Amino acid sequence: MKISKKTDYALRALFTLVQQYSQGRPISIGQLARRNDVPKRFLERIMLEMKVKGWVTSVMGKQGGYVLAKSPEEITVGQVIRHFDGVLSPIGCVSVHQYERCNQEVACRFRRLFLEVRNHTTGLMDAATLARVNDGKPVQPEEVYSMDLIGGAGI
Amino acid sequence: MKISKKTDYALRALFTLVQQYSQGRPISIGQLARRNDVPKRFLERIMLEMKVKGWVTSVMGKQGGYVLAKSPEEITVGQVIRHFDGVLSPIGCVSVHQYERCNQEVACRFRRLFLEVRNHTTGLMDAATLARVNDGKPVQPEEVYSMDLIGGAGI
DNA sequence: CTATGTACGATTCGACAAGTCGTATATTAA
DNA sequence: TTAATATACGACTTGTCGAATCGTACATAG
Ligand code: SF4
Ligand code: SF4
Repeated sequence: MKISKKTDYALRALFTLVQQYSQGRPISIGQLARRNDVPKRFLERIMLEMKVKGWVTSVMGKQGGYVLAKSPEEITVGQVIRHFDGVLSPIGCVSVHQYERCNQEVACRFRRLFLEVRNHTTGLMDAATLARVNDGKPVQPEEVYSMDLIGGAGI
Repeated sequence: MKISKKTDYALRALFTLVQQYSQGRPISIGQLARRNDVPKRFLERIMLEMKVKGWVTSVMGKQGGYVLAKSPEEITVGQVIRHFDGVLSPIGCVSVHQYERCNQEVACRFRRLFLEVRNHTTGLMDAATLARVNDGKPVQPEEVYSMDLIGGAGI
């Protein structure tokens, strides 16, 4: 499951809105774009999609902008990824929403591996509400490399 | 991390070779293609890449074909995916082999989520030798849906 | 010496990610 | 009232990549 820029940008904007949530004042597209390093016109598209989804609302006119439409506990990262990137499964034969049949299924040995990945990933993503994730700490540089010294393989 | 057809085809062929490994006789491209439902000319390309990688060897001439070049314990699914699809990370900022810097890293809240996915995925994939995976059972139809009844979200 | 195989560069074809543009419309401060 | 500041939204561009196909050269067992 590859995360597209679009999804990444959407999440950046959402978390900015979460952090502004208590304050109640809307943030303009311009501000969102600048603070998160996203092309403004592109972000416009993205916010529009999220508005249709009911995650944000917009306030028009001067002093207008965007506000989170739901409480941060009600939106999960999984929902966002699923909307923009379509699917969390690494391959069609273990997907529910976009299942693709494969005639090798009955004999396939490695399908189980993908199923395990999918189960773990969805578990994590669907438990990740904006509220919970926002309370976590940013990743420290060393953490990125931690696994690789063990496996020797990397990434 | 999306699994491409190419990777999937490569794995199908490899596991066929694993199952033939004890026998020592080569299998022709034609047979591999038919048994695994892969376009023949396309598989040709793929086998060639795997030969360069040292995973398989080819025997030319009549009665020729392909044989596994290493023992099934020495090849992991992780290696195969990494070769054909480049990367196991869901996003560049948590990748080691193809790290892409992002200027939001120091403040980013959801990066940790992707790091966790990456860690679990690589752990699984790098522990999955062809031998070990080949000894597992195929997935039963119900298993695909198991998670979704809990999370309510699917995939 | 030919049937049956692999070797390999070149090429096609379509889909999709990422981003841009132009213009219409809404709201409010001055 | 109107200028300034917003969002709304369809159309368009551009590049990359997955997936696959072709043509032809070469190897060797029988
Ligand atoms: S070969 Fe196995 S993993 Fe690949 S699509 Fe078919 S069932 Fe799924
Ligand atoms: S915004 Fe966060 S998750 Fe996205 S690329 Fe930057 S650091 Fe990684």
